[in-house]
Amino acid sequence: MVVVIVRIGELAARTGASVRSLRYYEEQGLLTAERDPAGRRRYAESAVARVALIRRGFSASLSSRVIADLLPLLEAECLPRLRALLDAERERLEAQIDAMTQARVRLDEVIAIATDPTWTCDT
Amino acid sequence: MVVVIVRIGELAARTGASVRSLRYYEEQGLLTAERDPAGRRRYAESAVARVALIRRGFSASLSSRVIADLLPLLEAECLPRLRALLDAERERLEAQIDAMTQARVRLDEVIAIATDPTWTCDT
DNA sequence: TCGAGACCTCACATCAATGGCAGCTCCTAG
DNA sequence: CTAGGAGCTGCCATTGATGTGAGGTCTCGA
Repeated sequence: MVVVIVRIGELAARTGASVRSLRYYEEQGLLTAERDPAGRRRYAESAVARVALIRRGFSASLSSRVIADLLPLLEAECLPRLRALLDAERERLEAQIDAMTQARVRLDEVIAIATDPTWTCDT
Repeated sequence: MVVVIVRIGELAARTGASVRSLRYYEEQGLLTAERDPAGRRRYAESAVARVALIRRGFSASLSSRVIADLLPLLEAECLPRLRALLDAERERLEAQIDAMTQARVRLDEVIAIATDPTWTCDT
């Protein structure tokens, strides 16, 4: 039996996540909680580390869906699939960065057009 | 009086924008159309270039709001404010690219954690 | 015993461009 | 004359993490 101590407000305070977010993480299957007789969530101490991991995932631009896929692999220490998943995400992120870099190029083109002294509205 | 010829379907075909998008551009104040007696949009030839410009803006990650601010300045050839606006947008884009690049760094950290052979679930 | 505060669920709002559908009018070719 | 196609408006959906608020329950301290 896991030692169940932490209530949601305290978990929020200790992790920096909002209470709303913690409930959302649970809804998305990222975080589980037991309930006390009044129906309130009680978290194990380990939830603090888990939330930290979840937030680290979010700050790495992972979606809740991907994090949900990730966590079981992490717990099973299934390195090959973990690598595959993370590499795919890294590729997605790279593609997004490339897209934005391309957008920047196009923005520079717009700047060039707009600030070209020979430009007229009909161009 | 501007020569009014083009109908929305033709404008869509000639610009690559969907009919839906053209109506949206109008709704956002990016594009104007006269109406024939039956209420259908009739565009001037110059609309083709304008839509191209609008789409160029979108592909440069500008929002419809920014493009709406941009176009009058472009027509007024008000270079200083144009520059200010575009520079601000470029800065915003840079910030986003930086954020995503930072996310990539954090993703690499997650990869490092996840694939560290000494890692355990409690970490 | 009462009030405050922490918690619960449910549900809607956000941002933005676009897709898609329903129900309608209108024009034109056969 | 009629069918079909093009246009019209208006509305809902999408994506996703989070904010926010209503309305209710529970618990503890004064």
